[in-house]
Amino acid sequence: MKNLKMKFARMERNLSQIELAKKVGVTRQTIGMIEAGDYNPTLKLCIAICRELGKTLDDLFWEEDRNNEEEKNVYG
Amino acid sequence: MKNLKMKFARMERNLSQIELAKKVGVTRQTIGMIEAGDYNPTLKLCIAICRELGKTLDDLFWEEDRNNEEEKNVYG
DNA sequence: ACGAAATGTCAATTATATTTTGCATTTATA
DNA sequence: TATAAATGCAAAATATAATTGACATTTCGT
Repeated sequence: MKNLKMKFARMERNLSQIELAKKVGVTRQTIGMIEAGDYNPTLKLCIAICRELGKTLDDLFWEEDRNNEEEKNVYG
Repeated sequence: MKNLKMKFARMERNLSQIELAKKVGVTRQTIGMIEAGDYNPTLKLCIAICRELGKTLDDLFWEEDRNNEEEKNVYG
């Protein structure tokens, strides 16, 4: 599902996908795909994004209730 | 650096690396390397481990103070 | 001390995250 | 309305997470 929490945190800081991507050392496509969901970033990229946006992992990447999830994969 | 928080959380649940690996759908080597540090798991694997151990991402994978970190990489 | 289970580690392979390039679409602003 | 910036999307290539198999070492109960 879409990661709106990350998208909103980025917009709060007035950063474009391109700017955030540059700050954390990836391409804008990677940022776009994470916000669009259906993507599985690495832990260290998640941490880099959190630190850039002033949030924690739980703030941006943790979902308390997984019953309504839309996607399933090997780790789901 | 070593992820002792994850190791202790696993031991609290009386799970071997082999048992935890089977529960989250990876091999024991993957679990071992995450606990040993110098490794960069995917977000969904981290989430699967958290749910199996009754912890959150911040509990197991977030470090408040990054000044004393030992390792550096592209995302550091 | 002994044996079994658990863990550490390494090389080679496979699966997949991320990049690169390119173009289409949307959004904001003059 | 027009123009540029921002975003969505997709195929092919590259980087790296994860597997597999094998053996060494540690840990722990008997």
